[in-house]
Amino acid sequence: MDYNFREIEAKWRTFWAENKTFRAEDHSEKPKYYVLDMFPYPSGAGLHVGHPLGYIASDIYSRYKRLKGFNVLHPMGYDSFGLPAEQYAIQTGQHPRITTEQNIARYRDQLDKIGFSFDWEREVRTSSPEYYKWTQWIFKQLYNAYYDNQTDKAEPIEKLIATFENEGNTAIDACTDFEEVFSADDWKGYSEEKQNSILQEYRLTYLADSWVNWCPGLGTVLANDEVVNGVSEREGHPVEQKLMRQWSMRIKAYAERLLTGLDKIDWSDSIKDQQRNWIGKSRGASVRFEVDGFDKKIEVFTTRPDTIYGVSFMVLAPEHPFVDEITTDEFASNVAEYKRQASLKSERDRQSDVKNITGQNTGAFAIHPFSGEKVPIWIGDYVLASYGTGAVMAVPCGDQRDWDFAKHFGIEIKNIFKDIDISEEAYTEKDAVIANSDFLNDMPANKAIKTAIYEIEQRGIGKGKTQYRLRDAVFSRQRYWGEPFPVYYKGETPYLVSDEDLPITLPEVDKYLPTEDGEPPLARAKKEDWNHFEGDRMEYNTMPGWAGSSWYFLRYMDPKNDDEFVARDKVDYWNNVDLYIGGSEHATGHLLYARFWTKFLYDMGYIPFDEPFQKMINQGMILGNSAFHKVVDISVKVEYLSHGGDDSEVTVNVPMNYQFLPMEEELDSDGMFIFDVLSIEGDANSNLLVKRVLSDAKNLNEGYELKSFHLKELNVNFTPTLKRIPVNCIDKNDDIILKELQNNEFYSNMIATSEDNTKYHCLREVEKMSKSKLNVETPDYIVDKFGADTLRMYEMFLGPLEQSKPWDTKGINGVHNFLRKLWRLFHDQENKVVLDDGEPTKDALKTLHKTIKKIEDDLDRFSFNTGVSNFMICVNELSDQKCNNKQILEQLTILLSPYAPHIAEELWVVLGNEAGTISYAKFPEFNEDYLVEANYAYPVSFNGKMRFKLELPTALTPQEVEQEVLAQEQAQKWLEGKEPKKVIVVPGKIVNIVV
RNA sequence: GCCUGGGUGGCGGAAUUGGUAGACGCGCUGGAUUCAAAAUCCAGUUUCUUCGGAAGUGCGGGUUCGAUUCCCGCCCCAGGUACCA
Repeated sequence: MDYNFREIEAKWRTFWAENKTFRAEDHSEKPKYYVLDMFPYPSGAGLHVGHPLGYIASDIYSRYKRLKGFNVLHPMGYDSFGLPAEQYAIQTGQHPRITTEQNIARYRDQLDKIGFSFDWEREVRTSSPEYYKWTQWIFKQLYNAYYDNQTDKAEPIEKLIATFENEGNTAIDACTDFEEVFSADDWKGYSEEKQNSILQEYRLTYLADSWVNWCPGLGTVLANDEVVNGVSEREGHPVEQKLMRQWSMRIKAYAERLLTGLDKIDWSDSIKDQQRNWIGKSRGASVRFEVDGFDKKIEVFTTRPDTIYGVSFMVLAPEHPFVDEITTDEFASNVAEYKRQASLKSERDRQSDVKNITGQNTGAFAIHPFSGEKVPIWIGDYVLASYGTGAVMAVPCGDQRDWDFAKHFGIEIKNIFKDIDISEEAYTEKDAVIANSDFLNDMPANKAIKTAIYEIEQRGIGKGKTQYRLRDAVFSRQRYWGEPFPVYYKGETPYLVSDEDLPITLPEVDKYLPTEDGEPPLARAKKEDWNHFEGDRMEYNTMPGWAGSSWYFLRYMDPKNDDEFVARDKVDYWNNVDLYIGGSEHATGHLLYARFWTKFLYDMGYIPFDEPFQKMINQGMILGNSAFHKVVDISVKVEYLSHGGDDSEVTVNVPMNYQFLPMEEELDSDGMFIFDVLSIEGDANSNLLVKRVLSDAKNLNEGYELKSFHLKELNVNFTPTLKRIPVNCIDKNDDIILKELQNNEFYSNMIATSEDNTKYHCLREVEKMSKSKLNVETPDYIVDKFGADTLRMYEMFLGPLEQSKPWDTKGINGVHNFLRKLWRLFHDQENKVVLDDGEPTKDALKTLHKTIKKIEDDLDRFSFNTGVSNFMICVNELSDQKCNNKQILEQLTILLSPYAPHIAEELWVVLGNEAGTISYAKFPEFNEDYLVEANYAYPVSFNGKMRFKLELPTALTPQEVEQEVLAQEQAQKWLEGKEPKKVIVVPGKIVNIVV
C-alpha cells in the first residue's frame, strides 16, 4: 500500500495527545481567537456522520488561525445533563451518571478518531459538581439582583431593599408585574415573609405560581421553546397548561437589549429574525374602557390606536377575570357553557382550529372612551389570556379576525378609512387616511397613531406602550438528572445556601420517579442523603437543560478554577467567542438564554462583554438516504401433529407471521402481490413459505418428530407496504444484500422470494438522519475504510457548510484518490521519497500561488467545499507538471494541513521538518507577481455570445485590443460584412462586439 | 398568511464586484494496461442539431453592449413562525 492512512493517522493522533500540541495558553503575545462548537449531548446512539460536520469546519478554521499566528482557544465538552439518561435510569435503575460517563467515553473515542485539534485539558461537563457548583452560583447572583429600568441594567437586590426602606416602591422603576404601592413605613412594617414575597416580584430569578407547560408523559414542565405544536419537542408527548409554583427567569427584563444587541453581532438573518419574532416587540397603546354599570375598567393593548373610532365591540378571553361578574343574567348560562367548551379544548386544538369562528355575547357593554357610545362585550377564544391584557378592542374594518367575528355574529362594521372599500374584507395596511373619527379625521395613519396616543394620555385613559411577546422562562424541572438548586425552605419561604456550602450535589435516590405524592424525584432523598441540608427541606426541583449551556463558553477559559466561575484576567484576555458553529435549531432556546446570562454577568461586572458569540455559522443538516422495499405481510396458522419419545401424540396449533420480500415481477401492474408465487400447492421443497414454516415448526418442537402438517389458515395482505431497510444492508446499486439483511434480528421473519441480490432494488428517499429511520451512517466506518483525512475533506466537499445535504458515500473515492495523488507527488512507484531540491518552475509557482490565494479566500468566507476543489485542481496541475519540487510541496503541505492534518504531518516530516511543528508553521504568503502573465486569452463575444478566444498581450490598450480583434479573420466572419455598432473592451476580461 | 433561505447537467455542486455558464468530484461511455478482475492511465460526457449552428441557470417580463447575478410579477421546495390584538 502506498498511502497507508491507518498507520499515519494512528501515529499522529498519539503524537498530538502525548505532546499536548493543541494546548492553548491563557496569556500570549499573539492575538487571541476563540473558536467554539456547540457542545453535544452525549446520547447513547453515538455520533453519526452529521455530528462532526460543524466540528470539522471549526477545526479547519482553528488550525488555519494558528497558522496565521493566532493564539487559538478551541475546546470541547459535554452538555451532559438531560432526559434520555434519566429515562434509561427509570427503565433500568442504572444511575444516569454511569450511563452518561459511558456515552461520553464513546463520544470521545469517536471524536478522537477524526483528528480534532481540541485542547482536551479544558473539557467541561455540565453534570460534574465542579462545573455545576458555578451554575448554582450564577443562579444565586440572579436571585440577588433586580432589573433597574432607569440604569437599564441589573443591580444588586440590596440597592432595591435600601430604596424600599427609605422611599417605598414608588421611587423605583424596575422590571416587575407587581402593581401595589407601598411606602417606606409600610415596608418596614411587613413581616419577613411578606417582604420576601414582594422581593420575589423583582428578583431576576423568582419563585411564583405561574401557568406552565406541564407534560404528563414526561412528568415535568417544559419551557416555551421546548413545546412544539402542543407536544414536547423531543418526544412528542402532549403538553397542557397547569398552574404551578415554579422558579422562573425574568428574561423579559432584557427583551429590549436582546433585540438591540442583535445589530452588533454577525449572525445569519434567519436566526436574528427568529429571535426578533420570538421577542415579538410591538408598539402601541394601552387603553382602558369603562364597563357600563360597573366600577371596572377593561384594559386593552392595541398597535392601532388610530383606529379607535372603528371600535364596534370588545372581546375578552374566556379566562378573563371580569367575565363572570359583568355577564348579564340573560347570557349567564351561554357564557358558562362557552367557557366550559373553551377550557376543554387543548391548547393544540385552539391553535389548529383557526378557521372556525366562535364567541359569545356577555350582554354587558363598555363605554367608548372618546365617543361615549356603548359597545357590546363579547368573549371569544381567539383572544389569548396569556398575551397582552387578555382583552382586545375590536376594530372590524382594520383587523381581519375582528372583521370575520363581526360578520359571523352580525355586529356593526364601522368604516373609518377614507375611500376604502371594506365590504369584502378588512383593510389592514397602515397607509389609509382616517375618516369618521372626530379629531383624527383626514390624518394619515402614522400621524393619527401619534395623535391618538397623545390624546389618550391627555385624557388619562391609557398610555403609549411597548409590548413584548417574550415570556419569562420557567426554570424548574421535576426531574432527577439536572443541577440541584442552591435553595432550602423554611416553611414556604425559600433561602439561598451560602457560597461556601456549594455545590449542592445530587443526592442518591432509590428510584428516579416522582414520589407517590407527585413530588419530584429529589423528594425521595432523606436528610442525610444531601451533602448539605438546611431549613425544613431542600428544593426538590432541578434546573432545566439550558442552565449549564448558558455559560459553558466562559468556563473553558478557566475550567479548573475552584474559587471563581472564571478568573477575571482570563476572561479579559479571551473575551467573547469569535466564531461559534452549531445548528440553527437553538435559535430561540440556548442562543437566547446564553445571551441573557451573558448580559446579566456583564451588568454585574464579572465579564467585559455583553454578547457571547460575535460571529456564528449554522451548519446545515446532513440528511440520511433511507431505503425502502415493498413487503407483503402474511400470517399463517399451522396445525401439525408430532410425537415425542414416549410415543405420545401432540397436535400443535401455531400462529406465525412472516413478511415476504417480493421481486418486482411478483407484483402485478397495480402493485398487488400475485398469490401464485407462494401457493402452497406443489412441491413443498420448492415453496419458500412451506419450507420456512416447516423448519420453524421443527425448531419450535424440538425433541419431537414432525408427523403431519397442514396450513389451517393463511392470510395474505395483497397490497404490499413499504418497509424501511437498514442502509448497511444495501449495496452501491441500491440493491439489498440479502445476507446482511437476514443477519439482522429485526428481519428474521422475512422471506426473500429469490436468492439473487440484484432482484431487490430499493427506493431511496432523503430524510433526517436518525436511528429510528435506519439510515444512520457512522463516521467510524468511513474512518476505518478511508481514513480521517478523507472523512474530513469529504464532509467539507459535500456542499456549502450552511446548506442541508444528503449523505452519499458514492463520491468519497474521489476525495480519497486526491490524497493518494498528493502522496504520489512525493513518492515514486516504489513508495520511495523523491524530491527535487532545486528552484521551482514558473508553472509550479503559478499553480502554488493561485492556490494560496484561493484557499485563503475560501477560508475567510467559510467556503470549505470550494477549498477542497481548489486543492484538487492544484494537485492535478502539479501532477501534470510532474512537479516534485521541495519548496512548492512544503508550502502546499502547510496549506493543506488544516483540512487533512494527519497526512500533512507525515509529509511535513518527509520534507525534513521537525515532527509536530506544522501546526504552528507560517501560512504561505501569496505573491501576486507569480500570477502576472504576458498574454491573456480574450474571450471575444458578439452580442453577448462568446465566439472565439484571442490571445493578446496584457499590456495592450483597449484601442489596440479592439484593432487586433477586428483584424481577425474570425471576427470578420461573425460580422458578416457589417460594421460593428459598438465594441466594448474590458481590459483583462472580455471583448464584446455589438453588431 | 408572514419571515428567512433556496431552485443551475444523470447526481453533489462552482461561477467572490453584472463579463467565457456547468469549475471540482461522482456517475456514465469508449480506449489503454491485464490471462482476468481490481486499481491505474487516456479521451469524451448540458440538450437538440441538417454538424453550419441553435437553445439553455424554475416560469413570464424588464434594465444592460452583456444577466445564474440587478428590478417587477408569478410558480415550486426547505426551515422558522402564527388567532400576538
